Amino acid sequence: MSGVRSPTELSAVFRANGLRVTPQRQLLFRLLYADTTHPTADALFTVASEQMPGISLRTVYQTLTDLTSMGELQSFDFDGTATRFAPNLGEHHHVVCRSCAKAADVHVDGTTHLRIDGLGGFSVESSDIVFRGLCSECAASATITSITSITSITSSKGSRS
Amino acid sequence: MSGVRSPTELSAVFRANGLRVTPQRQLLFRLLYADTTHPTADALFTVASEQMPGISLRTVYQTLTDLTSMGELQSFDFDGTATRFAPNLGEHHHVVCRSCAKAADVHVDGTTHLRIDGLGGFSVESSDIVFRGLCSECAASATITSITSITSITSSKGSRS
DNA sequence: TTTTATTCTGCAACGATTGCGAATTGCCAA
DNA sequence: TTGGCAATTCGCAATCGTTGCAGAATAAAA
Repeated sequence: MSGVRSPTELSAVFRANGLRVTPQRQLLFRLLYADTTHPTADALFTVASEQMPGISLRTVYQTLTDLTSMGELQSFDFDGTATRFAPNLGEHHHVVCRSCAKAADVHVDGTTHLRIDGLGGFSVESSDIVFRGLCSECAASATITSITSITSITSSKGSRS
Repeated sequence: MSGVRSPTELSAVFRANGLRVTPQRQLLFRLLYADTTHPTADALFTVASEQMPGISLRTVYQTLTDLTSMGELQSFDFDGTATRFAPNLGEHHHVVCRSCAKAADVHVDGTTHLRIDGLGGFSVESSDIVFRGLCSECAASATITSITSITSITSSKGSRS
């Protein structure tokens, strides 16, 4: 279940970088430690606001940026809307649901055997793979959605005229 | 060299969909036909403005959106800045330069042999692979950049004191 | 405790994109 | 060829995610 480092470790990292450990940052450390959802800054801000009303969205952005530049988080942009933040695990890739936009980590084997055609002197340093499709929850509710297009259902118990 | 369909073909597609063929659209059809750079709406707008001063950025967006929803173009979001548009070729992937942000198409073999670990009931419908690195031009100028960190160069011809 | 550099916050500004309304115009029919 | 009308263009305002800035608040060293 390796995610982001523990709040204590992150505090140490911040101090080691000459940054201060504030209540706002500690809260975010805790929230990130418990999070596996690749949250946006705003999603994190919403949760943080419940435990610390008045915390600024600006501070959330700032802290996420700091963590990212220290290598503790990675930022992703799956769909051109909001940036997602997640623990900086090693080589891994993502699945993103086209319905609910939730993301999850996946491990992919075989990337080293990919044959890339058409690089003209381009030197590849890294690769990001995003698999798109439907998560199991959305696949389930998709069925329900199609059922809602039925306009009327006659009960087997009702009298039929 | 298969790119987007020819201006004539695109005009036919538009009419077939009940859309009109305007001078603005014809211009964009021509520009896209000659383009291999995965341009942004704004980049296309700049070029279009040279040939048709007064064309609106709004119209460029509109036409790109139309072409995309008709399946003639695909839109990509590599870096969270501006959306890129390119001919809707089949299964292909991209290389993106981390220095100049230019993108190019690549063909990748072996994707069907990828082993994906950690899908919990997620059904994969498609995959996008983005290879990041340095294009050959930027790799070349990167060398020059490091040379500029030299503070002074003494000419072999100059007198030394 | 005092001090001070860092951080927080709120707000304004930014770039990309879209909604909208008024003026313009492609295109079909007569 | 000429209306006539729906589609299109244009410009502007508004939106969203994100960042710059400045003044108030504060962590932490002395």
